[in-house]
Amino acid sequence: MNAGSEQELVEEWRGLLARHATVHNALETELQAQHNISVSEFEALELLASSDHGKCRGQDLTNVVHLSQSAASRLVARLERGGLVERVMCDLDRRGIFVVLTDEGHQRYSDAKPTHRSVLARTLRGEH
Amino acid sequence: MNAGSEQELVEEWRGLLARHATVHNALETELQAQHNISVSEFEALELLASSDHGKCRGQDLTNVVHLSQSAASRLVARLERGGLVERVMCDLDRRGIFVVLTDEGHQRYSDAKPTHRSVLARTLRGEH
DNA sequence: GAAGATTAAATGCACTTGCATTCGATGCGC
DNA sequence: GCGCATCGAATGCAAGTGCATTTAATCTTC
Repeated sequence: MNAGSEQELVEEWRGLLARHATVHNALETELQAQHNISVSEFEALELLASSDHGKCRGQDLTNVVHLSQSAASRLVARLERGGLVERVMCDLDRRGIFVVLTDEGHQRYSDAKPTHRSVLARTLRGEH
Repeated sequence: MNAGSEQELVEEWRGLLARHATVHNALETELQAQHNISVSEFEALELLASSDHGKCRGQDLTNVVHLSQSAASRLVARLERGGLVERVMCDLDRRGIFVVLTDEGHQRYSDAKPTHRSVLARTLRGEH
């Protein structure tokens, strides 16, 4: 399906762009206003919250947030500065780190989650 | 359709994010490497190329590029610096401006278009 | 027609981003 | 075990972004 004449491809891409912008902007605005976290930060917290012991490798985080490695590194730094996360050395491979959710981080995620879901429900309606 | 339990909504959003990132990154990389323009710049050129006389209001541009007003203003400034576009005063409403495509701008758009389409064809395949 | 509200665009500023590089730690070949 | 490629993460830096504000023009109300 979705074979795609050139025109169809372009229209699909424009739809994707518009949809992405709508949802992303709404999420950014509400998460920022109500919980003081960005979309990327929320994504990171969500990964951690769903991980065993609220802990994951730096790389796993990079893979999830759709950011460059350096941006992901700084994202972790911000979260750490905000007390939502801690970096701990990884003994098995001492190049790497574990990022672990703090209690406060878990709390903030739990608080933000309903907001996140409600924005999705509001903005992600209709045809795909 | 697409009623959406919470879980379904989240999955749809993640799919949208992933899809957007894939296509956007590929477009950015190839347009930059082969034609030295960004995705936003291409979008602006495309709007202009499809407009009457290759000319449109600053605002129309802002609406299309999914950027803030200030970012759109600077986008036009970059395009102008690069010689792809010119800003001309709008006599009917002298607050506003017209952005007009130069010959070189039209050429660059024509050159970049096949690249753009081919990236879409390559990356926008499969389920929506 | 003048005063105040509104609009289009530009700009100062702080922050985020990606690229390239760096630094240390692992792994591999020999 | 030694050197060299590779890998995970952090960082310097230039560039792009959004927010808030500014400037100038237009519209509204009286």
